[in-house]
Amino acid sequence: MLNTSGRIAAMRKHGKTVFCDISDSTGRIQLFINKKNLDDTGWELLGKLDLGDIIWVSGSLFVTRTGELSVRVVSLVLLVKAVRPVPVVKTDAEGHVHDAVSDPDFIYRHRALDLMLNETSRNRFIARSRIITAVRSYLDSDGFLEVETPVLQQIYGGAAADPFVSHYNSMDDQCYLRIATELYLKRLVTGGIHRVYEIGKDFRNEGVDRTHSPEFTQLELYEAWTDYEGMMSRFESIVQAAAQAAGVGPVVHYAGHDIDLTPPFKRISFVPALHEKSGEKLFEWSTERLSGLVSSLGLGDGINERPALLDKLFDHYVTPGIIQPSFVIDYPVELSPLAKQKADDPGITERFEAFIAGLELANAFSEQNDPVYQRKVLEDQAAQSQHRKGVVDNEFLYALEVGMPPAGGLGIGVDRLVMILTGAASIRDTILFPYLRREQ
RNA sequence: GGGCCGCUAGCUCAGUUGGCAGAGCAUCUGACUUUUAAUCAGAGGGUCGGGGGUUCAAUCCCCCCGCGGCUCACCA
Repeated sequence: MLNTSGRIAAMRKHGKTVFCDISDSTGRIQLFINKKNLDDTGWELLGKLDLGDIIWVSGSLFVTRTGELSVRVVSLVLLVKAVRPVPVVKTDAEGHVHDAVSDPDFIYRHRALDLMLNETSRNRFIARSRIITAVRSYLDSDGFLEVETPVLQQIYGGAAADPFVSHYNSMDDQCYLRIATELYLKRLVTGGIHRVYEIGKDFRNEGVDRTHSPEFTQLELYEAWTDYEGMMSRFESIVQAAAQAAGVGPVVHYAGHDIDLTPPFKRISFVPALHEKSGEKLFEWSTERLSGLVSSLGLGDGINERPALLDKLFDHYVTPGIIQPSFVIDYPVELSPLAKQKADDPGITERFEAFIAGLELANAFSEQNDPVYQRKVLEDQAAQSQHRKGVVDNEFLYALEVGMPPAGGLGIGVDRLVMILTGAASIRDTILFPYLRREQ
């Protein structure tokens, strides 16, 4: 005799015999319900049950003549009535799913139904959780300390993005939701936490598309006594651990490509790749000429900042073709204000961005720890900024001035990693409750 | 923000050169004691995203709006 409960997923009535499938997070089992095994109350209740109702049953296990493990029900209790109709999804003998709830608007707004009915979605979020657990486990076992830094910040930084602005009533103070954790985590490296990481939400006040969400989960890690080469190894290891946790790899199929996650990943040098793919020596062009090209390619008008132009052209010519896991290295210094320059070429930084399937998954560099140089870069940047004229994070610079050990830093877009590993076409499919416009 | 596409029953979708709104599943009634997309017979179910316009007549054509998707722009 056993007791179990679950949500009614299917019901096949045959007069005085009824087959009913119930499911919970541990699985699905068939109930064999026969009038002769139930009292009248139970039998009467059975007639009123709908798909989606949650019931409790007791009975004995047996195998039907078609070989299916079932519960011969002797007692039946309604635990929860589904007062709103639950859509019916059926899977036929060939495994084809019929009437799957697929309207994206419906799925994002009614995630409860999506998870209840769509196995793909349910499995994706389970995989996401396991991926994050595996990444934590990898870092923890290698001596990294997980920390939490402020989400509410008086000075935001660590990335070039517009913030969400808020207001703290009690102190009558304007504050911002963080756009990155970088500048706080580096203070911890100075403080002697030489292996440190945070997994958390960053918020960027920008448009939404297939690969961007206004709130997204980022892993940032910092490690003293290493550099961007060390971060490449970390990235490769993290991808390995994540893929294993997701139950995929070493080759994953994504967006029509077979992607081999086996390290080492390819390295692509920024300027040569840009020159090769564009067929022009763009890096030697004047800013005015670059601006004209960007404009004529329809990539944006009126842009006259050299870093932005180069970045845009790189994204246009090179990025889409990077399918296999690759590190783009040797970024021009103008694109990388927080990165350390190469000893033998101050125009190039010790930095990489990691790409898979044309998606930017990570950004990393040997951290700039020269306080004089860093202050100059940030102050110059602040002087040019329209929104934050003259605002510099002096506490961050103070930490550099005290002396930050040489360190590598790595930021990984967790949602995008989950996309690749779970075959999600949109970042929204990896976020349980993506931001949607209000319903009228 | 621009362009394109979509919005019809609880779910998935048809549909009409503009003429009473359709199917499958779900729901309700009935039949059926080993089924598994159960089957069979019958029934109910709609502001055709919202508003305006054209028309004898609009779910369909036109305009405005809403929501969503793709895409471009924005995006260290």
